[in-house]
Amino acid sequence: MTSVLLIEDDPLVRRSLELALGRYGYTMITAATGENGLSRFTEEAPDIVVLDLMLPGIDGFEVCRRLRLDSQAPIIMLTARTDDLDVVGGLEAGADDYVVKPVQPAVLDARIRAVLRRAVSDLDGVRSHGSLRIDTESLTVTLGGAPVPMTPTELRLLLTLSRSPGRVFSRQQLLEEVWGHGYLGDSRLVDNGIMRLRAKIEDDPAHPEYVQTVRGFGYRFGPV
Amino acid sequence: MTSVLLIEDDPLVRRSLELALGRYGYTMITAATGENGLSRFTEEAPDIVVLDLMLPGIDGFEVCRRLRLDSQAPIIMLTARTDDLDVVGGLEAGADDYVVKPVQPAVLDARIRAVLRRAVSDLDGVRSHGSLRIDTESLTVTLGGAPVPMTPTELRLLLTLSRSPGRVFSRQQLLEEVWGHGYLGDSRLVDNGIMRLRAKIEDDPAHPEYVQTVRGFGYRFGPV
DNA sequence: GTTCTTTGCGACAGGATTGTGACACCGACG
DNA sequence: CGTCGGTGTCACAATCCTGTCGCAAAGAAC
Repeated sequence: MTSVLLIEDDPLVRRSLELALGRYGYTMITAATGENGLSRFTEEAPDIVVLDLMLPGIDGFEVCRRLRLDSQAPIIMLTARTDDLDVVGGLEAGADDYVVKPVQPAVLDARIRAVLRRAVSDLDGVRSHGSLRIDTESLTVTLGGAPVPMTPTELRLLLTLSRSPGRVFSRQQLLEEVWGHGYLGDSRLVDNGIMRLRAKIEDDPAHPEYVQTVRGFGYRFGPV
Repeated sequence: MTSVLLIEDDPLVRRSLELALGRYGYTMITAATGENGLSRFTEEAPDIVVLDLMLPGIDGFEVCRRLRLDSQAPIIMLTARTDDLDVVGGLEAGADDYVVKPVQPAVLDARIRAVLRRAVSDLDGVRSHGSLRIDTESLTVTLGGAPVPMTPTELRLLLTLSRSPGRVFSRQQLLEEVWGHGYLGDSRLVDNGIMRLRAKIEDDPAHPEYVQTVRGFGYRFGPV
């Protein structure tokens, strides 16, 4: 049984989502404020959090950030506007997905399943993105079923990037995490590593599908 | 119905995991101290033990060791940090898996299933991979029907690797699990052990079928 | 369009990692 | 006491990887 913590201040929305998701078989825990949500979270250890952006007191972004401080639990943001900034901010704050209000329960259910599936497949040590499959236990990478031989650095790079799909890593961060030592000058080293990685997993390295360049900042794994 | 003995001193964590795992359909037995845990274990004979590392009185390692004295029940360690030392120590003490706190119930559920699955597959005592056959009860190895004489170290190495086919073991892990003592310098020892093992079970040691090298990381048993 | 910055990519030499043989040590056993 | 199988250590070569340089290409700024 999957438990969902719903943090939403509007009593009407809260109640209706509680009932609807309950009908989908989720165990519902609700909170009307960010503070209450955070404390319910530590008490109940839910499997997933559905979080409204607009909250009295500490807002959704902040709640998201605090949850992320000591938990990897999946978070789905509820946002009222179609404002892209909210979405970006939400994902930046550590949300795994977002849904625009008003939301149909069936949509939310689908998103919850999708996010949980992703989280669980991470547990089994397998990360799938398109036709790329990364097994973190056997340290094997397959592309459309065909195994891709990887060198240690390429593999560490891919593992690091794919651990947080969508997140932008600066060259400095990648140097720290993949190469380990505090390199000073040569961030071209990272570019080179990325290139070698792309050569192996990208069909068309000029238009990479998995490892994106974020000019001026660094690199990012996965779509948008 | 699967019964889980949860040994955890923090009342909040204990209670929340008890509720959450209960929702997953496990019968929960809880204990707040190592002593209590040990006695509950003999009383209730749970299918699996989830054990916090930090306990007042006798700590998790010690509890683990005592459980192992007269039981093969799977043990999952809860450890607060990503501290590798804890992990190694835990596995050394006989734990089957470890999970880092704070833990999502879904994660713990997945681990419990995985460990139980493994435990069941260990029961039959025979592991077959291609023409290689490992009998974990009589401790005999046959290759295409012909018995292969193994030295103790080679056998421990093969048993350790084949217990988790596909998983990559670092040299350090193999030193801990196979050689047991905390060797400092020579990881070439592992390479040598692998070589000797390969010489016995591989047709063409230059292109091994069973024991693969994962450059930069370690070794792995079984097909890619 | 021009210029400047940033990134992609090939090449290469030095270096790290691993496979393998040789050898000494050690305990078991006769 | 001598032998012998098993094991830990060392040395060395082969192989594969990696860091760096240089230049081309692409993108951003103006």
